[in-house]
Order: sequence, then structure tokens, then C-alpha cells
Amino acid sequence: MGETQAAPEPWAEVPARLRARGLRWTPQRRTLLAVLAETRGHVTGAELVERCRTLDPATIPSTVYRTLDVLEDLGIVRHAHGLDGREEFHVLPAADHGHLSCSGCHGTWDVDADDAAALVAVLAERRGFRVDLSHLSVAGLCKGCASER
Amino acid sequence: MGETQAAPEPWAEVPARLRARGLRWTPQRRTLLAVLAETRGHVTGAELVERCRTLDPATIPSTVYRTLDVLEDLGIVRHAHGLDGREEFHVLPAADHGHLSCSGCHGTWDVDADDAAALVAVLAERRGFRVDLSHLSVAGLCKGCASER
DNA sequence: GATGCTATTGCAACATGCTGCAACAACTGC
DNA sequence: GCAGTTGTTGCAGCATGTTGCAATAGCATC
Repeated sequence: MGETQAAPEPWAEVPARLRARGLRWTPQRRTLLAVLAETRGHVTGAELVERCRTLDPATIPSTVYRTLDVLEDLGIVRHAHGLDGREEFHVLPAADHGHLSCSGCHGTWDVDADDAAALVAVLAERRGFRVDLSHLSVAGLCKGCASER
Repeated sequence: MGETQAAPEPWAEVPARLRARGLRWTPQRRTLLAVLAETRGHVTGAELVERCRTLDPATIPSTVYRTLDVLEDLGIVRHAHGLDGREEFHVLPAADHGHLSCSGCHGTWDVDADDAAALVAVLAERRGFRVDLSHLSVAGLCKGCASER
């Protein structure tokens, strides 16, 4: 190969990784993977279903959600919940991180390990709690929205 | 009565506060308030609907949810989203606080302003973001579950 | 390339929550 | 105490996900 750089086509390895676990590579999974490969950042589940339907109108939502579960096991996607409780998926998260959501403009930003370090330390020390960064969700007002009020 | 201790019957004022805003005091709202008055800590929306039905089997879910919206405006309840994205309501929050959820045992704990102070400071300083504590949600493993693995 | 094991699919039904709309009924004012 | 105004209700339907189950179809093996 030699494609081994920052993001060396992780998609190409997915079928093999599935099979290595006794799982299967199906047309429906191929469709979802094709969609994910063109996606960056956050998407909602409904959006993914929608996009799969453009590739294959016969797409069934439950299949998409179940495949996403499998892919989450493989570490290909991550999910969290937005401000409204809707699912948000993350494609190929470079590093574990949480999310900042603005209730004014609905923008979202990442909270990296460094930002959260202090909170993680406090909770570990005071309660022995081990924080899972990927599921950290913080709401509030972003700089712009805060200054507007 | 004579139960007037820490929480001085805030419920008694609700009808007046509604009317002060031109809103109305209806039997359905009375039912929900009766349920909330006996509730402490967190409840899901579905649970509240359920409990209202025991008082009044004719309870309609949409009415409950709409009333909860109104009560949230009045500051009587607060909502957040649990690990699974389901709604969790908080009755009479003594102070703004976030939530810690254990993905092992599904227990939840409060994150008070003090716990979150460092995170709030970091986000304010680095991005000018104003955190809304009541919507802060942190997942991970509690002390017990973490030591089990 | 046929066979068998079993992961996966598709479907239907359910769970939770929101929304539009016509009918109803609290409150206000007379 | 009656009538009008308009906030609320109940209902039906939608949106987003999840789950159970019978039928299908990958894939490993021969």
C-alpha cells in the first residue's frame, strides 16, 4: 500500500474489519459507508437516512441505525445528543472530544481534551468519576449571541 | 398542611403567576402540578404522563408536554437530556447544575457550579462562550463501575 | 459451485415527543 | 351573571428512533 498517512482510506478496511469479527459486508452497509465517506463533522441520524435514500431509495431507517451501532463499535463513528436530544453522529473522530452548542444560533464547536481537562480532573478527584469526553455536551451562548443580549 | 418547611409551597403561587401572564389555570394543569408537587429530583416526560394518568386517566400526552413548556418558562421545572437523549425533568431546581451520568449503572449525579467552575472559566476565556449549567451533561463511569473493569 | 450457519434485512409495531387545527372553556368586563 | 376574547385542549398525524420476528442472503467450507 503506502497510503498510510493521516487518513489512509479507513473506509477500505471496513469490510475486512467487519469480517474479522464474523460480521458481514452487505449492499446496505456499502451504501451507508459511501455516505459517511463524503461526510465530515456532525450529521443527524435522519440526515444520514436521507442521504442513503438518494443513493438507494429502498433504504430502511432501522437498517441505517443498526449499522451505525455496528460502526460505532468499530470506532468509525461516534454519536452524541444535540441540544434538542436528537442524535448527532461524528465521522472518524480524530480525537475524543465533547460538544459546545449555542442555544442562540445553534452553532456547535468541539471541546477538546485540553479544554475539559480541569473538569475531568475535578470529577475524578472529588467523585472518582471517569469522564467519557465523547459524550460531553455543554450548552450556552456563543460569543456572538452572548454579546447580542 | 403545616408542612411549610424548606420549600414554602411554591405550588400555591402557580395559578396566580399564570394569570399574571394572561395564562390560565385549568384542571389538566392542576393534575400535572399535583404530580410535580410529589416529585423530587429527575423524572422523564413519559413518567410524568404516566403519573398524571393515575390521577386522571383522560390525560393526553401533548397537553402534559405543552404544560411542561409553560412551567419551564416560569422556572418551576427544567429539562435536560439523559444519556439516551430522552428528556429528563427537574422539579424546582435549587440551583443551576449539570448532570453526570454513568453509562455503566445509569446512575446520575449533579454537577454544581463549583465542580464546573474551571470548565466554565476555560470556555469563557478561550471562546467567550457563556455556559448554561442547567444543560451541561457529562457521561462516563462512576467510581464503582470504573473500578469494576 | 453447492451447502449450511447465522448475521442481516425488511416490515410492522411501538415509544417518545412535537405540531396544526377546530372546538372548548377560563377569565375579563360589563 | 352573561357574553366575548383568546389561551387550551384533544385529536390526528408526523418525526425520530428502537425492537421483535420471519425471511433472506453473506461467507466459509467442502
